[in-house]
Amino acid sequence: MHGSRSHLPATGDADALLRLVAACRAPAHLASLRAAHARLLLLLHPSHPSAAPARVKLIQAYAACSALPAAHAVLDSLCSPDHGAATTTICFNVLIRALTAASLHRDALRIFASMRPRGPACFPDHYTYPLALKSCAASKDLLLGLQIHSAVARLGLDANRYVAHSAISMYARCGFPEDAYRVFDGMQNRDVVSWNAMISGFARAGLFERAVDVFKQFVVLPCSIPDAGTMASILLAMGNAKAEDIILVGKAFNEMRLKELISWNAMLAIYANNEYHVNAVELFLRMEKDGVEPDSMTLATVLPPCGELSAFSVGKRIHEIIKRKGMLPNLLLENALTDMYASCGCLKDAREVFDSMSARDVISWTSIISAYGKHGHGREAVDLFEKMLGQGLEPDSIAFVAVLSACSHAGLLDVGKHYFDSMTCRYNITPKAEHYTCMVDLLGRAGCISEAYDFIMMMSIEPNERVWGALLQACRIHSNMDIGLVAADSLFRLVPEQTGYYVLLSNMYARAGRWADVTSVRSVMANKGIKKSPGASIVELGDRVHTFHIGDRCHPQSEMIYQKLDELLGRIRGIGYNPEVEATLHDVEEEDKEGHLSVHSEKLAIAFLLINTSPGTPIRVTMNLRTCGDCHLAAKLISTITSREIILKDTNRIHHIVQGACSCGDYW
DNA sequence: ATATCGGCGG
Repeated sequence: MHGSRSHLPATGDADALLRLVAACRAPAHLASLRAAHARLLLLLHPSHPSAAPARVKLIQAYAACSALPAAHAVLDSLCSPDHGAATTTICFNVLIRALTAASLHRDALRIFASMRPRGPACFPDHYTYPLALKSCAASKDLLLGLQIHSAVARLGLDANRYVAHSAISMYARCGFPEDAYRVFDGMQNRDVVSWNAMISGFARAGLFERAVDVFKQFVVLPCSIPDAGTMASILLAMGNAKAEDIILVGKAFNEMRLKELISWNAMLAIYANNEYHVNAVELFLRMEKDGVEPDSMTLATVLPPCGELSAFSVGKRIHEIIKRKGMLPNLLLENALTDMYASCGCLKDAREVFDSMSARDVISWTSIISAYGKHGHGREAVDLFEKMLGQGLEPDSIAFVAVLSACSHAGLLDVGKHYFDSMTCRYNITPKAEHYTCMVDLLGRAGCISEAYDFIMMMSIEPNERVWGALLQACRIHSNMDIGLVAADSLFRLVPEQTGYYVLLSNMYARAGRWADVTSVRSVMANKGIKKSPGASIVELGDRVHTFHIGDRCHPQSEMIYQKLDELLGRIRGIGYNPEVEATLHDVEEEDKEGHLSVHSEKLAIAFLLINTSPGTPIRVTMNLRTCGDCHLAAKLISTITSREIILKDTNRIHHIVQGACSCGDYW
């Protein structure tokens, strides 16, 4: 496509000119389009049978070239009586469609309103109303939406399913889901789009359970065929879903004969948003096997689960796919890659992605800051935060969480205090529970327990369990019984069923040698029927994820793993390993403390990877609890005797261990 | 010659 007139077809060939018009899809084609337009005017008399379709094509083409005024001008030229009213309406529809597609909803509604004065012959029709209602929905204009919907009813067009579907969406998006449901309920025969509209309507109005109910009603219908729209609609309602619902949606997805990319992406997102990380990664592998071409949404969705699982090799392969497909630069993907690498403990790769970016937003900076923070490199995190400020970017609430937690991981007490003050005073950000948790953790672990307690007392919001949990943790480290008991009381009041805190408390007693109290906490747990959440470690080997539990003997290689572990523990005893009996984070039986420590899931996972990977390969382990002191020490010594990097990610941070030294500097 | 529902980060 070129702008020069010499490339235009010879005069007289209207069809070729129309094909040329239809091929103009970008601003660069505008000159060609104008030239073709001029020729067509000369060639086609308004009464010519091709004149009307030509107008429609011209409006579409101008809109596609982002020349909306020109598109509008074509419409304005339609004043001659040679044009039928039908043509005029179609041209209006096409222009309005172009405006809604460009999210110019106010303009769309203005053009819509200007139809009537055109004369009694030019009515909006069943094509126009859905577009108008969509614009009402997008601009949350319930009043206009109601007017339009009642006009539609007066005209008897409300039986049209397109109209009904856009009305459902309009009412729901304007915050009136029950009115949306009335439209849905009154429909004579519903199709899949009707159901999708109602599902997403309830979801968008925040009525997640209603949305899931409608989904369930739909899939049990004898001849219902859910489609990509169904999957995309239900996704929003599955933020914090019940296991049975996730299984149900997964079943519907599996039964879909034709799986469009959006369906795959939605299913991935449902798994990812519900911490079904393994399912998400496995689904992605299935996509690869089935030859489904991923798009940037697919990859941006599956990268966080890769990070969560420390599935470095899959994550790295996704990075290769992104590069091969020429998807970069793309902020969403680059930010996701930074996070994924950081979460896998590959700070260097995370930094490389970050450095290679051609544009960075606050989220990019937050990602790299929290990457350094989680690895215990507080100074670097703080430097990056300052650099971000230097670039004129305004930190938001989450950016402050990143820098404050970096300070707390590294024990940068004064810097953390400074940022907390600057957040509230300079940036007028109201601290949330996360910020308070960082500060209590920072103060508490630095030994300022009573200051941390005072901090909680001065909070402007009700302290939640994480805030008290941070204080209890600090009290355990510094053996502060008095405040520790206050924290424990508050915790048991807030979340009596949360097991981790009982363990923390019993640990605190254990550290102080108060074994009677340890026993009484345990009996409270036993009386309440509380079961500790089992410690589990996961590792990636090839494309498979392996899970280990404490004392696990289910793994096919179990025999070898225990042999290896025995050998390792024997060797590190010789260089200073002495099981930390007091730090019995996950054990149950007191009499067998050392035995239990030696089979903590992270140790099994490390032994498993040592057996199955070649010398020099880094060992990556992700666990669902905080790593205990004993395992931390063992991992450091094992890294020494085997000359392996060990990257241990727990729920709180990342321990990057090289030759016996951990990035956390043993402050954790 | 034209339309309805639908995915979103740190």
